[in-house]
Amino acid sequence: MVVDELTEEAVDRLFHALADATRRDILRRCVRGELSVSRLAEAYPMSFAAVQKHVTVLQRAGLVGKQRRGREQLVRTDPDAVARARRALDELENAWRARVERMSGLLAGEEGADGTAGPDRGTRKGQDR
Amino acid sequence: MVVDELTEEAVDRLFHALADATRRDILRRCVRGELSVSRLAEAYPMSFAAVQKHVTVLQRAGLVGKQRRGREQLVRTDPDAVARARRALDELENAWRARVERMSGLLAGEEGADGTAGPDRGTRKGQDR
DNA sequence: CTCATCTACAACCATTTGGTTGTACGTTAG
DNA sequence: CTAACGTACAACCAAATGGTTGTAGATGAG
Repeated sequence: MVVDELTEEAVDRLFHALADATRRDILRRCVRGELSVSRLAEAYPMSFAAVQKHVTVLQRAGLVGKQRRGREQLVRTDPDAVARARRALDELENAWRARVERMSGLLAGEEGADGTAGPDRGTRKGQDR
Repeated sequence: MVVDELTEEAVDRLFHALADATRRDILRRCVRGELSVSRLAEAYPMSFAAVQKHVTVLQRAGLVGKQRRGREQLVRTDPDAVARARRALDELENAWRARVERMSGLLAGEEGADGTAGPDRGTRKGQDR
């Protein structure tokens, strides 16, 4: 189990990688892990090197991995990638839910609960994953 | 209703806005909508103008809104903000699930798959800017 | 072996980002 | 009214982004 720490920097890289249409498209195409970087590059109106850079960004964000096959480098989207992004959103959401509740708590006179924002996340329902 | 289309550009702005620790922190703080920009600015080791710019980025991404109160401008995180980000992730995920299934479909001889990757969209009152 | 491919990486350039300061404007307090 | 506050916005700057070309190292095909 990936007790993925998800540091702030990791979240930065994650969202930054997702903030580009070309990179999102690469993610869509590489679920099956059958495309080499040069095959991929054929699909976009930019140079091979540019696509290579995009793949590097995705890789450093942990969204794809590469595997050698002969002289090609096959790119594969990490199946858990979206889960990680979703988790980052959950944590944001939890943080602000906790903030609201702490405020309400103060107003209601509750004090037993220390600032423990022990947000048991997962209370999200639509998780069809 | 002009369904809040979530264009590629909108997704770019969304994820780009989320890809910065300061901006994510602003989101966390502004759920209650009680903080003015200058109050906010006190919390960070940067100038007022810098924070102002961050707020603008968040606003253009549809993540926060501003409301005047006297001479202050109160910043409030849009409660549905995370939902929209989550939806962007869902669409990414759906797109590649569809891709996998189309592949499997070909192999299995199934024909039901129509490449429709654009399912129902939640109807968020599309006001932006 | 030789050649064509695929990849990696450096150097370079234009634009954007994230930050600064400075100035101007509207609003509230005295 | 005047002064202080909160905001908006322009001008400027360093660094990062996203793209280019060019060069060089592996690997597979003939």
